[in-house]
Amino acid sequence: MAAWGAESAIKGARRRTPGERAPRGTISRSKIVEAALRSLGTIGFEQMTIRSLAAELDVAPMSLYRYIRDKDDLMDEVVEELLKQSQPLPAAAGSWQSRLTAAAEGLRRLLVGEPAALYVYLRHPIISATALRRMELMLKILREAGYDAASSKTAYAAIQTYTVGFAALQTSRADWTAPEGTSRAASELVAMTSPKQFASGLGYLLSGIEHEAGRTAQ
Amino acid sequence: MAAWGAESAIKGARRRTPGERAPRGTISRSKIVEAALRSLGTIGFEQMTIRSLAAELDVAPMSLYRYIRDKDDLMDEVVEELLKQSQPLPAAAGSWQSRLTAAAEGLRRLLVGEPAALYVYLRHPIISATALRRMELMLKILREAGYDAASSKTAYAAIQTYTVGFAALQTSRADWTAPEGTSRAASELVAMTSPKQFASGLGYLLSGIEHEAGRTAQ
DNA sequence: CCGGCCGCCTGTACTTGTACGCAACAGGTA
DNA sequence: TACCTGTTGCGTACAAGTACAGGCGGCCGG
Repeated sequence: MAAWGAESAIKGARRRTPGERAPRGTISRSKIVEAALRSLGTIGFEQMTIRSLAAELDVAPMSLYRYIRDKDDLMDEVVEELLKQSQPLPAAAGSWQSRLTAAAEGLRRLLVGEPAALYVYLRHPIISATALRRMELMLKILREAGYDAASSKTAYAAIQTYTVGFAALQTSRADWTAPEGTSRAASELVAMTSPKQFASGLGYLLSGIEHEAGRTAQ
Repeated sequence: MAAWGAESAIKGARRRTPGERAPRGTISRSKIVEAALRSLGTIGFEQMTIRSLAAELDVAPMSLYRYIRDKDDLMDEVVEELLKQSQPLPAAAGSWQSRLTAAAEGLRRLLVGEPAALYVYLRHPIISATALRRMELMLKILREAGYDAASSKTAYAAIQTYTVGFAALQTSRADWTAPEGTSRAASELVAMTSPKQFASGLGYLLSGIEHEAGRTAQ
């Protein structure tokens, strides 16, 4: 079964003989999303194609388009699912800095661990219920720390920007190796994508927010 | 002439009759790069394809591959050229914060103004001479501000991450419009990509660097 | 002047996303 | 039962990147 799935995913092999149609109801939007999530785990985002999904579902490639607008539309929903499955909102303990750090680190891990998520985050704003909830959580932390609404927004946006940016650069550097001619110093510097570096930059950001952002009466 | 180029670029029209070969030496790596730069100005990055470049140069698409490894290889060199042409290193005046801000803002403008540059920056580290020079400049500013080598590196990396991240998110949101169901507050917040927002976040970062980063004896 | 080698240009074809339009099938109606 | 229609699955085809193999032609040694 799993073997079948893997086999069919290898090269979009048609299990049904050409001309033979899949019965009605063979696929649905949710079945497609599930197949995509499964594929992310087996063959990965890069290898997952519309054709491989169709093969996995045992239908013709174009059949999927009855249920999804295009591949991006599908990925949106897939990533919303990943977001739901990831951290169920961290506990409300510790300083506001540590809570924001935990949230940002969680997002970074998701984006780096799943290229599909990064892909979607870089394509357009994520406004799914889960994403908005995460945003509200971070805004709440900021407001509880005493910042006014405008400053909280600005601070949140900065943290989000930094987090997504770091994930993007970390991912792009993950498999990259410097050409022979490159100086050690340059390639080291240019590839500073460790979690520690992430924490340092985020620390600067949070410190700046603490010193600069507007607080209400507090 | 320019009209010809534009015409041919429209839809990869072959000017030479099929079977007729372009004379040897018709193309070269630099001619391809020049054609690509021209195309960025006329039809833009999205519309620029290997086939449109080949048409513009009046050769078969595959002919380009004698001189470029693949399209990314070409884009690397094209973007290096854009980088050279952009800001000839800002003057060394003002506070270290304002100098770093100017440098970051310049990079943001380049990345947002030219999608090709963002594309390349998100693909792998940029280690061209020009890019390294810009990096050294920013490191020098930090060192002159009294930060030790390690802190300067970390601070530079954070600024660079924030800048590229902001450009990526700004670009992805530029043409995006919220679906009907979206709350005004959510879509506003999620789309905070103004230059002012960039400056605010960068301000936090610089402030945090000032307060947190290690200084030498100074 | 001739034959062979090699470098440069090109046709063909495969992969992937997806536009278009049609055909097969399930019900409902006559 | 025969037709009508909406739904749903699908064949075909095209654009873009690019692997591969081949052929045209210029140049060099003889």
